[in-house]
Amino acid sequence: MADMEGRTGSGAPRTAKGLGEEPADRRGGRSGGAKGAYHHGDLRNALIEAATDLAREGGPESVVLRAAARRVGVSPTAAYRHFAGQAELLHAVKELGQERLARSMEAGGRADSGAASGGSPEAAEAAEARMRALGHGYLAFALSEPGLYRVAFCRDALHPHLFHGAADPDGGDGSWEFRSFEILIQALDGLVEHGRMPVERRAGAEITAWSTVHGLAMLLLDGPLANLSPEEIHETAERTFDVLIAGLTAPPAPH
Amino acid sequence: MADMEGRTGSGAPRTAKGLGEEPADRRGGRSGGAKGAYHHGDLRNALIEAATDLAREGGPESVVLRAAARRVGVSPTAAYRHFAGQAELLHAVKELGQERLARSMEAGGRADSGAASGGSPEAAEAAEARMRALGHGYLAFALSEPGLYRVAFCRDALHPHLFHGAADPDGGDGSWEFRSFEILIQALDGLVEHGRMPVERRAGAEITAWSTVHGLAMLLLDGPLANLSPEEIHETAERTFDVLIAGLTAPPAPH
DNA sequence: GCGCCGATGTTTACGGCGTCAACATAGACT
DNA sequence: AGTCTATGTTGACGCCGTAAACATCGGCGC
Repeated sequence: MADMEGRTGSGAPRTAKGLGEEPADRRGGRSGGAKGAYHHGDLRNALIEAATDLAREGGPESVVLRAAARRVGVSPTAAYRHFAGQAELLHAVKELGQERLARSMEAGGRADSGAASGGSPEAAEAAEARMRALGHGYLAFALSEPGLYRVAFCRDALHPHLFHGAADPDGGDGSWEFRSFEILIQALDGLVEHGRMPVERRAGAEITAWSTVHGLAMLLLDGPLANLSPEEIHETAERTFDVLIAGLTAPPAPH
Repeated sequence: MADMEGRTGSGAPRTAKGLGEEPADRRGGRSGGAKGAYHHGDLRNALIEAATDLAREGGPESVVLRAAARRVGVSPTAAYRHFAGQAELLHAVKELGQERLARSMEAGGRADSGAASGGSPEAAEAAEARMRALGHGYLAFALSEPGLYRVAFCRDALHPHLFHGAADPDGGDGSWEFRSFEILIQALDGLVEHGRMPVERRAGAEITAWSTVHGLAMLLLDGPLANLSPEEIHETAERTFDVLIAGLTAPPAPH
């Protein structure tokens, strides 16, 4: 008499239909719409989707294995056939969140970046505009999907370090997981390439830029800057980007 | 037969002695070292202390009410006489962490800031040095007490917004909780006052500065920049501060 | 065509967590 | 002294993550 959750007594597993996604046709079997599906068809993705919704609603601490299973209509332990444990499920949501973030950046940063290759003033201007657009895309995601964003950056028991040596941008060997970081790197390279930013400031600049916008997002979500009006937020972001870009493009330190 | 934790069967509550802190002499009664203390003497502080240790060891998700009670040697529900629930206990630890952070900043930032009031170059230099020192004090705390730092900035169910309108620095009415923020504000005012930073850049500057250093700390702890060597960390911090200060002190935007 | 096998799900169970209600005790106050 | 109230304990409930044992179904070899 433990548990007593919303299970129907019938042992027959119920497929959660109507999710509106391609069932991926699991290794060749049964593509059609035969309703009384055998086991489930494609748990794992269903669990990830449910867990993602949970994350959206309440952040990392809400992505609960049992709740996800409940939503899919499956027993709690069924998840263990597809994930080693709750941490792995959370990690899957995290990766999904990272991808959404990168997409939001690119969506916000699709400002006409294709242009002259030289150091023409227009190209320099465009490179700077792209930086700003990336920042706005980043913030837009963090603010519109706070739960997912928090999951995307929550502590991860699995891979404690998310990419190997992010400090040295010698060459992207594709080993790190954050596409958003690569996008940022390219934008910074663009700033240098088009003469908008001195090379002396390039080293470590991705860290500075990311720190700034990530910190701003965090302060806006959880921190002291919660409950700002949208206008205040926009103005704050704009001013922060002003300072960041002014710092990045300032002449080399006269030290 | 539930629970079955490490309790001794004896109903007598055991005082957790030897904590090495003044017992505050709870409202006049029994100051001495009478060993067989009646109720406890000063739970609440004992619980906060235990919870703080938990936080140090494992961050916000480790500050668990039952574990804190167990460490103090008291039944789990005893905590409810002093806290409305786990959230309130966590909040207490959070405030404690904020205070430690502020102290670390001041310790790091005790660079000879008392000096000429005018716009003398030395004063300007000192103001900038103080900014850097504050940043290093901040990072030093975050890196030396990662668990406490994370608690200090974790989401808080109690006061979702930690101070009222941090956006407008019209006048510190003492209503917000972050002493660290006030410290930063004063340092920025110092930069302006001594002519190191144009007034046009002052508005919102505290947000930019805090975002930068907070984001950096987060990326160093949980994020992509974990597992950097101390030298790399120092160099990264230095370069980040370079850019931040260059941005803050840059001439007004020629927009 | 049939029976076994492995992949996938279910049941049951355990300990830990937060929290509530009921009970106990010991200082404080009259 | 006798009572009142603050403080702490016991017990219980439902949630959580997870493990072991059991059930079921589809595919593959015969």
